[in-house]
Amino acid sequence: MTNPPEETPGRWERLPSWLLNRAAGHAHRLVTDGFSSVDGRGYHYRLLATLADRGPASQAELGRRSGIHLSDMVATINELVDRDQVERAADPSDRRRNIVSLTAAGRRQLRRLEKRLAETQDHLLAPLSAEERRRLTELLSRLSDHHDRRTGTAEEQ
Amino acid sequence: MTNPPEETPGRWERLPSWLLNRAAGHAHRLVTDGFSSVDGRGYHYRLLATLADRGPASQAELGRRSGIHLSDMVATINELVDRDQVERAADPSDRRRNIVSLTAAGRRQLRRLEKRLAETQDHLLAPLSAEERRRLTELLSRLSDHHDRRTGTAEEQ
DNA sequence: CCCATATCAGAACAACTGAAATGT
DNA sequence: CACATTTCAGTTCTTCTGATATGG
Repeated sequence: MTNPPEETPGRWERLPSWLLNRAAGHAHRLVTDGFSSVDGRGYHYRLLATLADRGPASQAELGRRSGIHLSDMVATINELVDRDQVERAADPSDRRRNIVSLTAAGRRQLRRLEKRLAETQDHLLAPLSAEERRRLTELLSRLSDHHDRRTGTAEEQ
Repeated sequence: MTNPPEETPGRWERLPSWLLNRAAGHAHRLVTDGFSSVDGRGYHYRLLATLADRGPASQAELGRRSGIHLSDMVATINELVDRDQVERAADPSDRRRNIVSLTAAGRRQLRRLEKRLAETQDHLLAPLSAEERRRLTELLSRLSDHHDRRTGTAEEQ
């Protein structure tokens, strides 16, 4: 034991950028653990939710809607097809396209993922009051929106 | 342009965990860009700041102080030695150890990195008022501390 | 000919794991 | 022998780049 009980904190430890990265790390771990407890992951949720909200579409279109990169789309859909949660069908009007759609099992899995995700938000925000949670969400929205607009995160390019 | 101007947002886009990850992504990008504009990176800053604050130490001890993993410590110190910003010297009292210390160039580089980092915080928080910045920092601190204490992030174990 | 689509291989990054060599 | 230190090799995770094949 080389350390005295009192640890000098790094001078970076109260920087907003550092706190943001640490909090996001915790959030990511909690979300990932929650999803994996029902054999899912973040991309599954985003894709299943996109299909439930906006209906079947080609992989390229789903990539645009969900923000999932096209090259990750392939693997994600493969995983969901393996679990019978989505179906790939040829588009008769354009033979380049696969039309991807939800199955009943996919809808059930989406409900499970939603449930886990809601629990996770609650664990994540456990130390904050309802009012503080609202404030945090609002401040983070403003930050994210501001920088999304300057660099383009989704449907610009 | 296949998209109508009005985009339906994903249902996950206002979740705290999502916003946290996006904001952290922006923060990370800004910090990385700022550091790389002076030929540095995050590990350089953490190591140089740790040396400036708490003096020379062995690599293992620096790993404990800075939170940098030991296997990443080696590469980080190599990079700083290449830039003449730190020195490695044998510890006469324990021949397993390298004692790492700051050079004058390392002190200058630390000042440059600090400056960039301060600018970056300002860019990151640009859309928020001073009071909002304080509130955000406070809320993030509470979140991070809470979860750090449950999982152990640095100097436990 | 140019563009869209689907697919695959791999890079970039930060954090981490495992193992080996050396010394206490 | 148990343990600490340094080092190297390699994995994981998400996001992104590039190339290719095919069809519109």
